Amino acid sequence: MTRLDDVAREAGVSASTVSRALTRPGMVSEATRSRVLATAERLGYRHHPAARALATGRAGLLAFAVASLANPFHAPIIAGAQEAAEEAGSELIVVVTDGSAAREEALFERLADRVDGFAAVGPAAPAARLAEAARRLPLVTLNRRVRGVSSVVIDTPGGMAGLGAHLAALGHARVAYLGGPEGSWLDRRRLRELRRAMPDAEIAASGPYPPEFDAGTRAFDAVAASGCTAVVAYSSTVLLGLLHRMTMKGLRAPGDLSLACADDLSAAGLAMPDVTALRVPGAEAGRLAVERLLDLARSSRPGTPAHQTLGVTLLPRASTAAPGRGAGTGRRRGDRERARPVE
Amino acid sequence: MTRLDDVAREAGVSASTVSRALTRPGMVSEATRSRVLATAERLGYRHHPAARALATGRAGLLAFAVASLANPFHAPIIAGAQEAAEEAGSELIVVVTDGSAAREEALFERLADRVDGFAAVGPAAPAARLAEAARRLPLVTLNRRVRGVSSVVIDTPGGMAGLGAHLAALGHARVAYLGGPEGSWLDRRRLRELRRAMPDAEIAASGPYPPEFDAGTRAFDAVAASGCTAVVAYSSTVLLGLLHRMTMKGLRAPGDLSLACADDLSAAGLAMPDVTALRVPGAEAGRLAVERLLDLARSSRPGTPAHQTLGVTLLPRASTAAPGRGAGTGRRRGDRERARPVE
DNA sequence: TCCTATCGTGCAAGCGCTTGCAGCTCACCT
DNA sequence: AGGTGAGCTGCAAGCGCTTGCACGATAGGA
Repeated sequence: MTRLDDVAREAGVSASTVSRALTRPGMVSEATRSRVLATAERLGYRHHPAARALATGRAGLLAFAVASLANPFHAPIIAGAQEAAEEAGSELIVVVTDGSAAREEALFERLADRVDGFAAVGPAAPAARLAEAARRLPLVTLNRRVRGVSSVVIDTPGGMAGLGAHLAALGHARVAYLGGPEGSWLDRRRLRELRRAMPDAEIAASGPYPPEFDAGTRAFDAVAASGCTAVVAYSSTVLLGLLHRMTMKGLRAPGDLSLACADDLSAAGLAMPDVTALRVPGAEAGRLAVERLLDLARSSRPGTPAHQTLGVTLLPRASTAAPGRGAGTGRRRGDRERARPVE
Repeated sequence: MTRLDDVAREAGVSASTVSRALTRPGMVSEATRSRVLATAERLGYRHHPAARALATGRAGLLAFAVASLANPFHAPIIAGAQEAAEEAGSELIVVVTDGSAAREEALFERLADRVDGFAAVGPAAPAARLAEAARRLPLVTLNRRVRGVSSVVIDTPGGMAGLGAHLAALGHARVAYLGGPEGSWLDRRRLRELRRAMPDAEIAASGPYPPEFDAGTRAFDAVAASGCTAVVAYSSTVLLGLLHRMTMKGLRAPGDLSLACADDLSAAGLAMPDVTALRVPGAEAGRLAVERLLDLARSSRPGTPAHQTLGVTLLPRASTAAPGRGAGTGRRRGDRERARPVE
């Protein structure tokens, strides 16, 4: 492996100059800089991360915690985070918490003095612990806001306003909400906002449902018994399961039941049936989280935590329509696009 | 942060002794060792990874490449890998290749002198490049075997023997195979083995299908047109989509079509309908890959590459039965469990 | 023309840990 | 009793990079 010295010797300068040419462009003359860069390039020089980490105190690593990798919702978030990290010359260590606060804290503990920052999607730990952790290490929470901790939140609760209005306008008065993991900061807010958006409707919340297909099939019975005319699910995977069970029973969307969900995975390359959903900027959220983390790491001074909120947009599709009254009667009122049964 | 010196001073020994007490238990006397350990514990000493990496030349990091995080098939594999890495005191850097050989090589290049080893699930790069990479850095391929590179393979092709026999015994003579990504080492072999296991049946292969729900819905038409009585999909996500579309059309499994897939995700905590599948030991594969990687890293000598194959077992479930002749006729021959239509 | 900023570069001291080597202390053997 | 080896421990030299400081050169002002 070529080292700094090799480049220095070859370019006829000292190692310090090479180091500066590579990282502090303004500190060396243009002439030497270009010569050094060319030499480095020619010799295929790559800095030794450990040596740099030892000298600077920065590891060039970031930790990124998610509850599960089996949930495709996280895929674009991680992809965005990874891209941002790569651009900044850092690597991402993705860790899985299984949604357990204990495991989350254990992982933080384990990684705290090995990485330059820690990001967590929907962390389960109590707010006080998170705030404490943030004092020790750059910390960013995604989809959860905690006093004293920088955060990036995809505003699906805010999206409930539009979605609720949409359903209300269609005439739905009884809506089922299929909720996410217990104690989810975001999920509580989604439900609250949905209720606020549909003050005249009855919202029957059930859950918690894990973000799995089968949870949706199980949810069907509760939904069917509730007499609701529309369903809002926090996860499209759950909704897919529900849709499947419905279809099994000979019911269709939107004829028999209107369907909507709070995350649109088609943006993640995961096409799914034509379901009304919220467009969630997952990749952007991941990217912003990493950028914030790097900001925090750069200015070792804690500073005031920044909270960012990413808006979502409603994607009205074929799975929602005015409440119907029986199987297979999806077609009504001439709106062909909207009334086409969902597959 | 407490350093080695702090512990040394506190314990009344030199830093070298502390270092040895911590990593080379046999080299210090029992008395000093326990004293040092207790002191380290009391002061909350944790070694500085960068310093250790610089001194030893080992980074304590492993790279793990997968094509996509949106594919839940990878979740247990990564989980197993992570667990093994954690036990060994290493961290895992999970990277996403999007199935592109170019990105794969770029990532390898980028990480090669930053990690102690590189594992790749179903790598897309040509065999020669992989062999070359293996000469440079400990490398393990999963679900692909390459001459000169250690590998761990989940033997789904082998599982096709049992699955084929199962279908043949039920009387299926026309079977559709829904194949995976183009150029997949494993997928080619699965198809070959399925054909070998059902020499008297006609196997209609189609694809490539990405591992997504919607790919399954698209696949339905091809399957329906083919006149097959059974479907074998490489991915359960694809099969889920197919099942959904079938149901939409009023068809049921196994009455109208028997269904089976090559990966069983219920082991990954992802319950899905009662589909005949192969139990795939994903977590074990991930774990073994990491252990092999660490072996290779320890014995800097390349040694002979080791190839491990993990067997799969057939999980016959309700989605396969003797070929039927019409919708809703799933119930036959008194086998209630087997004949229950799949939901 | 001499003095003083300014700019560019090199020197050398680390960053915290590991490890070859040397030295010391005993126990054991002859 | 002296010699010898084994068993522990400490010394010090790095691992490859960054960076404060000093120094020399150059340009500008007086």
